[in-house]
Amino acid sequence: MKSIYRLKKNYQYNYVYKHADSVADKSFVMLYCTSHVSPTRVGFSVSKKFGKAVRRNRIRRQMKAAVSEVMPRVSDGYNVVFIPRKSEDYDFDEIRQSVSRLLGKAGLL
RNA sequence: AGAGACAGCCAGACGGUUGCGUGGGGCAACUCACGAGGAAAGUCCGAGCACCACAGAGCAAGAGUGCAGGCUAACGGCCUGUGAAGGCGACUUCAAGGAAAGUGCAACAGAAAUAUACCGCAGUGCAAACUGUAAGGGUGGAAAUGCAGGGUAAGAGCCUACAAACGUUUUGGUGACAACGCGUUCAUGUAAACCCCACUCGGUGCAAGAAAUGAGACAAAAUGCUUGCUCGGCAUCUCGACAUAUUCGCUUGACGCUGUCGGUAACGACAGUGCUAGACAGAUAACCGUCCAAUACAGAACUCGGCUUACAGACUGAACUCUUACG
RNA sequence: GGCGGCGUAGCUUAGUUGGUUAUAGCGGCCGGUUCAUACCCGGCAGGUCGUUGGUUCGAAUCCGACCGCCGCUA
Repeated sequence: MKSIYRLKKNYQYNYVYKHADSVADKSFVMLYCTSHVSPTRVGFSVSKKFGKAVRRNRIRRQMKAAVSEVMPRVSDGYNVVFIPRKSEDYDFDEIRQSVSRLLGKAGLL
């Protein structure tokens, strides 16, 4: 995933948290809002309750891989944040399905 | 054969497709190289580096260390020894200075807790009691060193042998200390209670700090320089808040590997050889195949040396100890 | 990344210059009072003092190592 498609700054995350609509299923919460910058940017937030650094990194990397697969089909002009909500291990297929379902539900595909 | 003890190493490998970070090449498309750990962790110590003056002087306060010798840039680390404790043994463990410098504390029990005589024992006495004593009883973590013999009215290091503790001559050892001899029995424990002695320690930390851009406010005297006081010194236009998140610091270092030599060892010297992450919302992933007994603990954030803690499984070495069997 | 603090009964806590059996309130249970309920009165239970080693005759308390939680620092 190229760096222009990523959310970078703390204030960007805070903006999304304040102004976003949300959709969710039992695996993820997805926050999204419109942006004046043209390409859609995506961020990930994995809190400490999911475990130690190795486990959190693994969840984040799997999410990034799943999102970058669908990225070419996503429409421009949004900021998006994904937050996991399950405490058990994730299966990659499950993440992939979840991600496209949530993006579809929000109308970004 | 079984059960142990010691030292050390590894931490999945190879291949394919699609992706990520850094660097090089290229106008570009693209391509090449490299890309987490033994603990990267906890942040318990020691340093480098940066700023405060070049890190200073004195007094106080505070903190740490505590057998000896050595190693190291340094250390609270490591090595080799000493002593003590544990183990049949190989071997392991230990915050291991000072209690005759002083102060404090020692509940309950017990006659008595730093001091003593309750029951006893012996003598005197009709008795009450007085005197001597510390064997025996009982309390306690701790009660005038233990035990045997002599001795005695009964007893007692009062005397003797063996042991214990302390002091000390000589000898050995760089030293901690050890051995032998002599003397003494000097009334407990606690210093991870205060304290004493010896030694060490200036503070803050890469969000250190340096450079750059944009837009401001205030205004001439004290302020700042990160434990207190005194002294000394330095900076002077100053200030705090805001935005940018750009560049440097940022990875070649008390570095790794191999060999030879010195040393019991930690380690050192010399020679050769190698370059091995450097991000800034933060790079290792996704999907497969083969091998395998199996993949544990776990993810760099300025850098090193240690310590501590977590950890599946596999392997190696010297042939070290004990038990059993056979020869 | 750096620094500091706190863990005691179901909840909130006292005890933290070592000493006998660890304190109180709320809550819980039992009994009394009332025709009945509440208030009220009396009693009872409930604790590996976060875990684990050490110092000491003796540790919630002193020391070390871990675990968890909270806060400060841009």
